[in-house]
Amino acid sequence: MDQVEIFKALSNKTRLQILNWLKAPAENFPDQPNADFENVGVCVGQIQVKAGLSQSTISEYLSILQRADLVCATRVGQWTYYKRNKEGLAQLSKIINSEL
Amino acid sequence: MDQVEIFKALSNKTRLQILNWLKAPAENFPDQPNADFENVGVCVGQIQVKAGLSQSTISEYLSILQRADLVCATRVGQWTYYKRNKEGLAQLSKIINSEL
DNA sequence: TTGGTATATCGGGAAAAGTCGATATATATT
DNA sequence: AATATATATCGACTTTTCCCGATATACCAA
Repeated sequence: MDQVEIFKALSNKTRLQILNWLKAPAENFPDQPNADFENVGVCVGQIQVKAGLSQSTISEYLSILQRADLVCATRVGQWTYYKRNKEGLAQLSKIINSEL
Repeated sequence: MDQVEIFKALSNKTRLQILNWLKAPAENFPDQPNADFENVGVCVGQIQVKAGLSQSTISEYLSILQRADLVCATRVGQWTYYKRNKEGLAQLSKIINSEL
């Protein structure tokens, strides 16, 4: 993964906030029905409402985070759930500590 | 310091490269005369030549990195020397590990 | 198969970033 | 004071990002 793309993905207040929310999904998304935060994460609609931006914007933002390996997606029926990508985040930490 | 500004500063191939070069100034800037890499760092001109972009662009890039607390500047005579800002980089590492 | 809901993609207008050459400023030398 | 060098700032143009509404696609239920 291109390092620049990772940092671009993080260069936006809302996207940073989403990643932060996904650290504690149960607290940040108490309204999600049938929540399976561990396995799949949080669905797009819940994130969209909390972020207060349009559906298309949040969908786009999530795919930017996904392309940067910062979150991963699971489709279940008509919902797409997103959660943190621990490997990608560990990789990022490694970059910071060893290359910068 | 605004987190978004830090990540924006890192969202550029040349700026990432500069930070990486400054990890090992003696190896990356062997031509700098009267080098005092430990105390002051590397001067703008050396970085500019190595990066291959215009003087104004590199000056601007260094100030973006400085505003993000990723490097610090020392003026000595007509030269400005830049080196890594260890505190800022440690702060960044902390953000990644605790908030994302 | 028709309709409803969730998400993704497309097209676009406004704002920001990338990058340059020209110019200004600060310092050093003569 | 005049000139030379290093760096910073300015103005402009191009490319990218932000964010939206509209539309398409995928899936579900009746």
